[in-house]
Amino acid sequence: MQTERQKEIVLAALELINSKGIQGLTIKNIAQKIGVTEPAIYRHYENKIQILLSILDLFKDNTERFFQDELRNKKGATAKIQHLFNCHITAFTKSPSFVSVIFSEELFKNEEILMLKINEVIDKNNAILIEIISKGQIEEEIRRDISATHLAIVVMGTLRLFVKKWQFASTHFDLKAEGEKMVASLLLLITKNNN
Amino acid sequence: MQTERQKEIVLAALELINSKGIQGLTIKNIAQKIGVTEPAIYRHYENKIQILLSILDLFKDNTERFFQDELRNKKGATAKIQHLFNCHITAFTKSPSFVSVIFSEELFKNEEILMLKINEVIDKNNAILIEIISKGQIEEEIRRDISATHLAIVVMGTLRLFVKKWQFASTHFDLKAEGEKMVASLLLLITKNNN
Amino acid sequence: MQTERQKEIVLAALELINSKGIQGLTIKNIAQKIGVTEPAIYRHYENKIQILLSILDLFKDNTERFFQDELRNKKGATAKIQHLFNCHITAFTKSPSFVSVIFSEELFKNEEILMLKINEVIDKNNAILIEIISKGQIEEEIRRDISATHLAIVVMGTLRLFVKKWQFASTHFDLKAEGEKMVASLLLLITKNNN
Amino acid sequence: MQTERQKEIVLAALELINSKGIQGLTIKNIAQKIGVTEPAIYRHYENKIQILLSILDLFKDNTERFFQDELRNKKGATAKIQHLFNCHITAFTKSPSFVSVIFSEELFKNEEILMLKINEVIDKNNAILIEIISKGQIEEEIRRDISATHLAIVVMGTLRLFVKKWQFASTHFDLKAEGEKMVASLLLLITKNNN
DNA sequence: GATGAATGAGAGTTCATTCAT
DNA sequence: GATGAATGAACTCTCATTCAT
Repeated sequence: MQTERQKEIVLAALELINSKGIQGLTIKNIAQKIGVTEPAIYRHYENKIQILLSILDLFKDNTERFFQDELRNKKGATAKIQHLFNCHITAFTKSPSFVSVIFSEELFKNEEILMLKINEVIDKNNAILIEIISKGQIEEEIRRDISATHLAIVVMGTLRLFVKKWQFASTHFDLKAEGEKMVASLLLLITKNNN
Repeated sequence: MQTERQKEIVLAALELINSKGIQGLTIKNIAQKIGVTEPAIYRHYENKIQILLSILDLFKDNTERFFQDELRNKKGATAKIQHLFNCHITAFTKSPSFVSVIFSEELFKNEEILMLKINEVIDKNNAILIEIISKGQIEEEIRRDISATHLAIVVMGTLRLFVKKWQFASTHFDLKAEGEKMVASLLLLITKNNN
Repeated sequence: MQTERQKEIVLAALELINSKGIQGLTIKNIAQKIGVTEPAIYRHYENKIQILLSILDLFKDNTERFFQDELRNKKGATAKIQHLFNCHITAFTKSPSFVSVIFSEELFKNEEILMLKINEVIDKNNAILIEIISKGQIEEEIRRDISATHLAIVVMGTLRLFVKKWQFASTHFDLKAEGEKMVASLLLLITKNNN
Repeated sequence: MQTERQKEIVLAALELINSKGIQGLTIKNIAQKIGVTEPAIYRHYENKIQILLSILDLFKDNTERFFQDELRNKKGATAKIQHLFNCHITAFTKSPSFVSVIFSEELFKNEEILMLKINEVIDKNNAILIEIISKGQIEEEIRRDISATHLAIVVMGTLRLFVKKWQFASTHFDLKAEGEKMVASLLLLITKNNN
C-alpha cells in the first residue's frame, strides 16, 4: 500500500519525466514539486530507484488488471480491442505523463532491475493481447490470413505511435475523437472482411 | 562535413545511448570509448548538445535521403513500403544503436533545440510516407477504405514496435527473416483485397 | 542515575563502535539496534555527545572504583597487578565492546569535552598504578632498577596490546588462559629477581 | 608511484586524522588543506577509500622495509630493539600524524579492505620482531625465561603506549630524550641479567 | 590535436536534530 | 515515551566545461 505522500511523489516523478525527460527526474525536482526539502523524500522512499519501481508498479497494476479483465469478459475481440484503445486514450487524457512514460522503455535502461520489471509487464500484456486475437480468429471475428502474433504487433504498434503522435504534436488534436476514428480504421484492417 | 574523429565520437555516443540509455551518455564515457581524455572531445565538438545534434543530423541525412528516393522512383507503393521496412531492418542489423536511438524521441526531451529537430524530421518523413500511400491508393494498389494518414500510422507503428521488440527480446530472433514475414503480413493488411 | 533505556542506548552505542567503528555510531543505528525510532533517543539523551559522555562515565566509574579499591587493599603489588590484568580480561570477555572502546582514545578526538574527560580518567588511573608500583618497590616486591613510571608504562602497554591482539585476531584464542600466562610473564619481568 | 599531488593529499589526510580524528577526514577538509576544490581530489584519487589505502601503503612500505632491514643486519637483538624504538620515535617527531594513525587500527574499522590491509602489516611486523627476539635468546642476549611471543608484546606494547602518552600529554615532554630512557628501562627488563 | 589539472554546479544520500501529535 | 514528518548542513561523488601547456 502507498501512503498519500508516496502517491504524491510518484505523481510528481511522472510529471517530471513527462515534461523534462529522465534527466529532469531529480530528487531535488521532485521535492520542489511537492513543496518539501530533498531529505524529506527519503522518509517515503529508500532511494530513487524505489520511486522508479513504484512507477512501474503503478503501470503494472493498471495495465495487468485491465488486460486480465478484458481477457475474461464476454465481449468479442473487436470490442475488446476497441476498449483497449479507448482505455489507453482515456488514461492518456487524464494523466498524459503516465502513458508517456509507459511507452518509453529506454528511459529505464540505466538499471537492470527496472529493465527486468518493464519487460516482464510488456511480455505479459502482449501474451494476453495475442490470446484475445487468437480467440477472435477462432470465432471468425478477426481475419485468419495473418498470425495473431503479427496482428498483435500491428494493433499495439498503431496504438503506441498514435498516442506518441498526439504527445509530440505541437497543436494537440482532439485525442478522443481522433482515437475513435483511428481504432475504427484499425479494426477495419484486422477484422474478417464480410464484403 | 565530419572529420574522422567526429564520426568516432558520434558512433561512440550512439552506442552508449543504446547500451546505457541517455544517462550513460557522458563526455567521460565517450572519451573512454574512443580512448582519449575528456577535453579532447571539445576539440571536435563545441559541447554535448552539438554531439546530440550530430546524431540527429545523421538520422536526418539517412532517412530523408531514403524517403525522398523512395518517393521519386517508379516502384509501386507496396514495393516502396517493403523497401522501407527492409532498409530499416538492415540499418538496425548493421548498427542497432542507431535505430534504437531514432525511435526514442523522449531521450532528447531535455533540450528544446533537439526536440525541434527531431520533430521536424519525423514530420517530413511522415509526409512522404503519406504521399506514397496516397499514390498507392490512387493507383488502386492500396486499399482506399482507410485514410492514408491512418495507414501511415499503422505502417510506421508496426515497423517501430517490431524493431523495438527485437531490441528488447532477451534471445534475439532472426531480424531479417522475421522482418520479411512481418512486412508480408502488413502488406496483406493494407493492400487492396483482390480476392 | 541512568534509566533502563539509557543503559540500553549506551550498550547499543558501545556495540556499534566496537563493530563498525566511530563512523558506524549514528543515532539511526542506535535506534535500530534497540528497536525504536530516532527521535525516541532524544527523550533519553539530549544529544549524541551526551551518549558518548555517558560511555566515558561508565568507563570512569568502573575503572576508577577498581583502581581505588586496589590501591587501598592490603595485597602486595604483584597480586594487585595480577588482579588488574584479570579484571580487564574478565571485563573484556563479558563485554568486549566496552574494553575495545576504552583503549581507543582517538575515537573521541572529535570533541574537546570528550578528550578532556578521557584524559582525566587515564591520568588518574595511571597515577594510581604508579603508586601501587612504587609501594611494591619500597616493599622490595618490585624491582627497583627501573622507575615506577616506566614500569607502569610497561604494564599498561602490555595489557593494552595483549587485549588488542585478541580483539584483532581472526581466530579468537582463549583470552583468560592466555591472559594468565601473559601476566605471569609480565610479573616475572618486573618483580625483584630472587634468583 | 605517487605524484606530488597524491603525496600532498595523503599528507593532508594524515594531518586531518591526527588532529580531528577519522570524522574530520572529509574530502572537503582535504581539499581545503591543500587549497583546491573538492572535485580536484578525484583527479588524483578514485575515491576516499583509495586515499586511506594509500596511507596504509605508506605505513606498510616504511615499516616493512625497516623491519626487514633490522632482521638482516648483524647487530644484536638489544641493538635492534633500541633501533626500532629510536626509529619510531624519530618518525613520530618528524610526522606525528603518521605514527598517531598507525597505532589506531580502529580508525579503519569501517571498511573490510582497510582492516585486512592493516592486519596484514601488523602480523608481518610482529612475526619479524618475534624472530629478532628469538635469535637474541639463542645468542643469550635476551632472557630465556619468557617466551619470545610474550616479550614481543611487552616491547611493542610499551612502545605504543609510550608514544601515545606523548601524543596525549598536554605539555609535550622531550620525546627523544625520554624515549632513550624508556628503551633503556625496557632493555634492562628483557635482557639476560648478568648480575 | 591532446593532456593534466582544475572548477562550479549539482547529483543522490545521510546526519543530527526538531516538532507536532 | 514514542512516532511520523520534516529540515539544514554536510557528505561523497559526477558532470560539463575550461585553460594552460
